Amino acid sequence: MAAPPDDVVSDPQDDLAAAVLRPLRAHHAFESCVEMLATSIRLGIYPDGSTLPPERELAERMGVSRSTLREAIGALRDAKLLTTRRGRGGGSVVEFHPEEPGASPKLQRPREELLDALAFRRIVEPGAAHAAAKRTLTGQQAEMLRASLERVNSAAGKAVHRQADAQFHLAIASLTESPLLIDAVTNVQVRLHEMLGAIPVLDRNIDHSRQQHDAIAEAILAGDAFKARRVMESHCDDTAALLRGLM
Amino acid sequence: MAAPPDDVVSDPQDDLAAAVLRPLRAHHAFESCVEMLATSIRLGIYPDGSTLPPERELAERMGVSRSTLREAIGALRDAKLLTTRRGRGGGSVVEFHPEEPGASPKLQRPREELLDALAFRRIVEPGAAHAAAKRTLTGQQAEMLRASLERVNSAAGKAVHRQADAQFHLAIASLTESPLLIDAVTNVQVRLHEMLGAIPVLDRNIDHSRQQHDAIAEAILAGDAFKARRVMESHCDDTAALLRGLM
DNA sequence: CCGATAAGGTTCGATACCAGACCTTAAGGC
DNA sequence: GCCTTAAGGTCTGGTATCGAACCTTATCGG
Repeated sequence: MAAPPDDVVSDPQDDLAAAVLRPLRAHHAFESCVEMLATSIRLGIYPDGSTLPPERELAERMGVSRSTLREAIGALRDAKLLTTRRGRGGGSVVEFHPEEPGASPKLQRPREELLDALAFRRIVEPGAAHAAAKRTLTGQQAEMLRASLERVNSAAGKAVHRQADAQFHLAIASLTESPLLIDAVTNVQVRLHEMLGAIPVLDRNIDHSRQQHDAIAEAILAGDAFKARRVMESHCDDTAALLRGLM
Repeated sequence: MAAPPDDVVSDPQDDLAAAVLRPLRAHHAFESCVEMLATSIRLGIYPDGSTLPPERELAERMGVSRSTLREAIGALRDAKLLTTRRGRGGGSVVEFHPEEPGASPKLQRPREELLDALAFRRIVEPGAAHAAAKRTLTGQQAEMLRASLERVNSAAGKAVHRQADAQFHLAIASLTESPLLIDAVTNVQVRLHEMLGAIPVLDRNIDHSRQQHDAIAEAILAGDAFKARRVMESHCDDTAALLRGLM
């Protein structure tokens, strides 16, 4: 506004403007593309040894031209995250072992952004659990949830467990079939996955979280929306406490 | 191989991929720019007669080049939403009267997207109310909330009320100081505002909603997080019921 | 009345991205 | 063993956007 230095602090109206006029166009499409693919691989959505979808399909899904997508894939190839073979039956094959011993990659986002993600998660994930439990699930959906749970519980190794954990939470969100909610949970899980990779997690924490996962899945399958939400809230609180303490 | 032809229907893994590999790059920057500014004006964040921030500042806030921003402003000028004056003290002056009699603009988004927004809102806005109530508000924040409430209650005319309503909800979100949450509420309110503009709202509905607003603000100011959440949930449910019935 | 200043208006080259056509390689099917 | 097909690889022209400098207009202060 005419912003004379009259106010000591900001005009409330300005705050609203800042809220609505958020920045669009996240950096370059190329970079976001690399990040998105790398995330998918690290989350184990495309596990080691699997083949990515064909370039033309990926490009369309990500709303990006094939040239841009190819540059991104090239970058991942340079980063040794995948290899590419030509010809029919070819494609980009993932080469990523989530073993990384004490790698402890540095946090790449500012701490406050991560704390924000934890607070936001505390709202959306319990909401997702609640919504998922209220739906009547198809057999296939129930099956997917059980499979996700099974994968978390049988995960050997912390890195693998971390992947399976993220996928379990994404699975719950996808049960709601709400694009906005799925998007919110995805965002949050990406940041969470990064945070969990940067701190030491004890076996005791994992056991505790497994019990909570069991209870959450059970409540969702039983259609007990309130219980699903309550347990998910505890689960988020516990993880957040762990992270806030160790970051 | 991750993709053996065993799937009769879609592989659950595919659903997760679809979740993480969401489309980036919302169409053209120019269009999003026009939409964002038009929304700000229609929401009354820049009320009739006020001047927009200088182009250079706006461009930076929206993460867009000045040329693109100027094209957007030009489009709004063509749409008679503002006029522009040159020279010092000049700028783009909003010319928008939220009176529009029975205009009832058509819904521009697919119905299912709007229903999704209602479902998502039912999760994030109660969460925002809860989080806002848990915070210790500064005097200025409390003041802003009271002012927003006052503006809703004193709004003359339905269109003006609709603006003030959106701003009240945005104000609550901004109290949380959580960027992710603010963003979520903003998204939801934009869609909601559009929906409410497309249906006839009765005075009775407005009265009812005013009572709920009072209760919400009171609970937040009193620090009663659970009550704030409960009332906001009812509020969202009631609005959603109204909309689902009339759309 | 006149300079400083704060705005909008204009121009231009660089570049990221897109859309599509086309080429090359390697499996599979007949 | 050929032909189809499903993949990746390459090329090209077009366009949106950026960015940064520069011009023009109008107000304000002395």
